[in-house]
Amino acid sequence: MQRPVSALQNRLLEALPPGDAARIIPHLVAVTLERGRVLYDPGDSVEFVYFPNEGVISLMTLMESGAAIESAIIGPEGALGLMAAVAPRQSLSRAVTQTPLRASRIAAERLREVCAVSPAMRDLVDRHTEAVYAHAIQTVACNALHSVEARFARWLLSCHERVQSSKIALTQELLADMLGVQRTTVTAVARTLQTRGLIRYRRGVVDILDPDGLEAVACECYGVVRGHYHRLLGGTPKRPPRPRSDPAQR
Amino acid sequence: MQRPVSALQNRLLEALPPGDAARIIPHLVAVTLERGRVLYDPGDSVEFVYFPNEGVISLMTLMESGAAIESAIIGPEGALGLMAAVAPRQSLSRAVTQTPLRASRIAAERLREVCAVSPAMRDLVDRHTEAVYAHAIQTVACNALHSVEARFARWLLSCHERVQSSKIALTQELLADMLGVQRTTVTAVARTLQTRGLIRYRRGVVDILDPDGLEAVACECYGVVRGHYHRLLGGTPKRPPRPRSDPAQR
DNA sequence: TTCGCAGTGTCGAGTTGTCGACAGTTTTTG
DNA sequence: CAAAAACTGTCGACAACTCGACACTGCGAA
Repeated sequence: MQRPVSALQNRLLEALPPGDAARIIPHLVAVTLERGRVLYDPGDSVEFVYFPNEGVISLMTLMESGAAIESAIIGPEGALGLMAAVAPRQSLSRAVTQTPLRASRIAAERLREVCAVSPAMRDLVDRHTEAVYAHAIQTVACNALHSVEARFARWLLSCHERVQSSKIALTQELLADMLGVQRTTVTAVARTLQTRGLIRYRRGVVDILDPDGLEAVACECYGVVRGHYHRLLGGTPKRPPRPRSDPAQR
Repeated sequence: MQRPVSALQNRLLEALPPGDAARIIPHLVAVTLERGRVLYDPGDSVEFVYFPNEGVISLMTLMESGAAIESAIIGPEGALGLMAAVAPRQSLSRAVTQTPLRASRIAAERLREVCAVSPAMRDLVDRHTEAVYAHAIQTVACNALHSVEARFARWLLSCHERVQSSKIALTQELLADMLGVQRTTVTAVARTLQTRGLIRYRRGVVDILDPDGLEAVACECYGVVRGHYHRLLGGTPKRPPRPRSDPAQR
């Protein structure tokens, strides 16, 4: 098991005042999850809150047809299930790991105890909720207006900034589901991005070759959502501060 | 000025315990707004909370291009700006009246005083936030998957259940903006719905002739969002609450 | 009344993405 | 090692929607 200090690689936890952090950290448990793990389905009661250290969790709206469309994502800048830190809640989405995930987990019940006594904690939860909401309403417009190519690029960038590597394990089939389009469409788009030298795609692995070039292809939504997170979750600078020299845990 | 008792035509206010209602009602001011009024734009600080008695307010995500896509709507079952009842907030959307609106207005500052002392009030705000969020993530999927015809029908029904009349003042141009499609597409769809006898469209006025028929054309999203509001805002549940199930762990 | 105009109807070329099918290639599994 | 599974590439017919253009029609204002 990892040492609790690793939990602080989560920007939400880093933003907590020391007193609250002290209440939470002892209860954190480090977990490592493989890609594709379903953490919650709609209607599930949220028993645990996950603070990712590295990796991406997709929030997907399930339709009767079985389609699952991504509405927002959770990474090291946020937490999964945080609304349950105020009162018991049911999940509204399917939450599934899109990449291998390192995270710290805590019982929602424990967080509720902290929230009950700490206005700062409570305020952080509210601002996080608002950031996720902002993410969702931007995606509403994105899905209505933007081309598959732009949304594809946006997704890659969002994922890329939440993992260390430039390589992302991802099948075109899965991505097609999340974007709500056909796999053949994804194939075609991936092809053109590859010939332009922006990415390299090989059997379930995308390699981001040119993030800046991708950003030019992506829609404004990428930057807009990023801006909301920065505004609402405290003035953390654009790149995570890197003072601690990563004492090779795990 | 109307008597405050009219405020209770709002289902959110009706759900308040008497003590909290007594703190709020004296500060409510009845307002009547024409259609097309912009109440908030993104970045505006939310000074007033509106509790609609009748009518619809659209929440629209603004894009750089000037496009404005509807992400959720607020009617007599909810409130506009309620997130500001906890702490000062900026609007994330453009909020605009889609129909003539009767509402009760109160300074967000007053509500913050009530929230500070009333857990019930605070809990109501949280559940409302979650209902609006559920609305938004359903719309994400809807915009990705469903035809213009289905979304059109869904919109009409959502609007219809929030106003008294079967007639809705609405130009095709405005609706096209909200759905994020061309006006010519809306014209074509409106035409087919009219020939099928579901609606009657005449110069800026839609008449809902056959709500049940419309519901058959609309996508599942209409019913899903409705269900969330019933569940979260404690309103009249459509079906008896289902027995708790599966502590089974995934 | 007449004019102006907002709102609607329609057309057609063009683009994007759907949908089913199937072939080829790499990885996994027995 | 062989077989199966998973993943990607490609094709073609088709449907949905875009985008620009223009004509028509009530309605309100001068």
